[in-house]
Amino acid sequence: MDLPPDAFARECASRVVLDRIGDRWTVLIVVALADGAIRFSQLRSRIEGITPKVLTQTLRALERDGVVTRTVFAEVPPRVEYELTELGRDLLAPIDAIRIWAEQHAARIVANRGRYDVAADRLRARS
Amino acid sequence: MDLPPDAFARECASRVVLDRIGDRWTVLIVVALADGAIRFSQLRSRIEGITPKVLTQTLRALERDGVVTRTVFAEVPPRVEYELTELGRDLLAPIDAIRIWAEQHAARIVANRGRYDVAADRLRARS
DNA sequence: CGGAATCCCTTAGGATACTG
DNA sequence: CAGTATCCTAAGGGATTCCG
Repeated sequence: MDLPPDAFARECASRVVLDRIGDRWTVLIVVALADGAIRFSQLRSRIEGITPKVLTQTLRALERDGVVTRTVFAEVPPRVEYELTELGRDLLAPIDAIRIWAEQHAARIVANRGRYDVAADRLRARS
Repeated sequence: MDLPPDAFARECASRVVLDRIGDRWTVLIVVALADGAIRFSQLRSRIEGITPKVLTQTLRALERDGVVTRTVFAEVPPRVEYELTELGRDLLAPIDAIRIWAEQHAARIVANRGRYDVAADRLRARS
């Protein structure tokens, strides 16, 4: 199977990889790692609303993919740091572009939603 | 509330918008719309594995956000076309960058996963 | 053709509590 | 500090059928 990669194809590897982006926390975590190594609890407090369990899960998946590294320091109290690999840094650029897009257009999108919902309500009222 | 937008903040609008990206199909749909207007059934066949229900759902959400337009032609048989708005085209660039990243690095990531799983198995066997 | 309507089920992920 | 361990439900999404 040396076909050109096609994310639209169900079984294509790139599709499998895309599924990882399509999770609620990956984008935020990768962006949070943009500035270099960071500890578990720092991540946790930076990303509002994430629970330790889900943070661990997502970090493990990212580590498995080779996007982040996990380094345990034999100290007490324990310290664990996460850092983007080169692969992860390659991913950072497009992901951060999305974050920026979201922040730039958020207000407009929320407004769009409001207008859409009002219009939908009107339609329903007429039927 | 005119704070700078911060995707890490739970209640920030940009976080809400990011949640839309964090769904399995949005990325593929937006990419599929890259080349201009396209019909429902074309989308459906282009994106392997999506069911009509989910395609409709996701398209409606995108329409609500003002990312795509939906145009119904009064013909028989009916024809409905979807197209990116300007907002959608702005989103396309970063999203497509992610698709390209995925296609470029898919093989490596799959290999990483394999290695990780083997290592994890070894660790479990020792305990 | 382009959906809407149902039914159903897996599972991501939230809350909470505990541990090396 | 950096996680596990449980428990649990909200909902994303699949399969199927029907409609204008």
